[in-house]
Amino acid sequence: MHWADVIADKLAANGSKHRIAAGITPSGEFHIGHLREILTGDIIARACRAKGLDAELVFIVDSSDPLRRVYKFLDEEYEKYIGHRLSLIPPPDQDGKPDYKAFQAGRTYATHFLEPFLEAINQIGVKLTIIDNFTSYKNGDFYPYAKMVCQEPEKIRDIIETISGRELSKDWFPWSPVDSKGSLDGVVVTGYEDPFVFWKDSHGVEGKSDISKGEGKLPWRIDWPARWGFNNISCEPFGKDHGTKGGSYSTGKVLAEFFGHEAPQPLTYEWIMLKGQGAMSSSSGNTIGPIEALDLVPPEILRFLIADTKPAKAIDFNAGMELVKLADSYERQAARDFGQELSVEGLSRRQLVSIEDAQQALKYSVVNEGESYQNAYVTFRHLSMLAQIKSSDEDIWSSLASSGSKVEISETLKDRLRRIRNWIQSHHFPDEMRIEILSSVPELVKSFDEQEKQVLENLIHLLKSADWQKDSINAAIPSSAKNLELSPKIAYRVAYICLMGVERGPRLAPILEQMDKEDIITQLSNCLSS
RNA sequence: GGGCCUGUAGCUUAGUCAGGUAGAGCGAUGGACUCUUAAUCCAUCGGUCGCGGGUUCGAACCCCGUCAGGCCCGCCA
Repeated sequence: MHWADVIADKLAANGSKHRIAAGITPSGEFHIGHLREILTGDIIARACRAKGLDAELVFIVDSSDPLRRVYKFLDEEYEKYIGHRLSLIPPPDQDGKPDYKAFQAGRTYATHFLEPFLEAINQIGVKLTIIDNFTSYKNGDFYPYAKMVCQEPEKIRDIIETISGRELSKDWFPWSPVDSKGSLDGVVVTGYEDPFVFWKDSHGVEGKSDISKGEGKLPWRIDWPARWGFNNISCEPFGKDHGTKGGSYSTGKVLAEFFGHEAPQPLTYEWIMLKGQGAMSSSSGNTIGPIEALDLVPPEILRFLIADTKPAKAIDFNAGMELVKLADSYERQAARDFGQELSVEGLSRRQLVSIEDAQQALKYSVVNEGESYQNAYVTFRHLSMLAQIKSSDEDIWSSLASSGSKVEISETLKDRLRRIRNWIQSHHFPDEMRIEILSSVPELVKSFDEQEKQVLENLIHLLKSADWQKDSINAAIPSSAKNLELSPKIAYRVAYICLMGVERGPRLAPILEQMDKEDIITQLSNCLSS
């Protein structure tokens, strides 16, 4: 069974109404790692709906989290905002300096990073309800829970220390008040009398914080289980950092009981690594943004990456060869005839399961829920080659049509070509996919035997006298071998090695037609005389 | 120190939760198409399922141990 259906079944056993949560702190540029959080939740929600459950995905934006440090992409000026909540500080401008003007116009640090991500999510077909955590604090949604923990701080401390195995400092208190300058850092709690937490800050100032009005926040390990309560969360996927034993889910589960509700159905997922460069991280700049990715890949393929990979499996991704593999694998799956495969007699249980899982993964990859997936009948690899050879889209369509394949020139396909053109122009496009005519003699030429040298000589001769247009070029290549009563195969091999350094390649004639005749003859001659 | 994940064909992997003859893609090799769209089609080759033990009529799968790689245990999806 597909992983999302397994979870959906578990949820179905507990009731028919479900809220699935995703939560992210908008502390910097979002990247496709964050997409796994959202898409995992979205796919579960879709699986639930497919089973007739009433399921909704909510995205809880951790806008009340403080700025932890001055990240690489921020100017030193942000130093003064460390410890301040992300909803209350200005967004960075292009140089990473605080943009006070935008801030006055209502744009915050949190919304600055959130908006483009929401745009990407929308393009990917994810429907969700946004819950701004900072607003929840201000509205007093957290108040009943904050009150409970503030009344019994020792009990809460004991739960966290016992389960996580780490010792909390003696100043620890289950509420972080805002200090006189707006920071949550370095404030010592001196007392509690509902609804006020009394404090003394690092500047020596004393004050009180109203926990019913969000004048501060709960520490993460308490915040999480508390929000499960008033947001009615019944399922939440999270990264492996939270899932580890003694981690925040472990303590959250016990604290949820303390609050009087059940912890949501968990699902721990692995991280997305940037191939060869470790985990993605906004602070190190080691990222591919969702918008950037969508410039290169159609949304259904991005969905497929998550839908087709079991959550426990780490994903090694990049926008080069990994993307080629991913897109081609999607195309191959979409071309399968599942009805026919399932009708085969005597399938083992395993074969059956794998066919069904592949089918489900495709179903969950469709951008608009409920629609059926489209088969483009042409691989990314192939299209990217055509895009390099032909400058006009029309030439590509007629070329595809003349090949007699089942290709339909659909909007999907046009859209795909547009993205592929972006991709070819980007630095992500892998060198090994680039079509390039050589101007130096490649190593492989040395492997030529007498026959091949003869063919090469003949080819040069024929090309010299040919009209420089694709039909005559196209005729010259096989003739160079046929004249010697050899297989045309040899001629193609020779031509590809001399001109591109590889044994096989795309149709040569249209490419050569656009090159200078003399250059080609020179290159071939150099190969012959080497 | 505690914990999690991963290890299956040259490469990428499915299958491990519910034990029942190990599947696929890429690559390779051979062939077809009166010869090439890195195309398509057909066929072939290729696996001591990291290693050792146990449970079982039967183990890639369950249990114990072990090795290797990655990761988590302040924050991070």
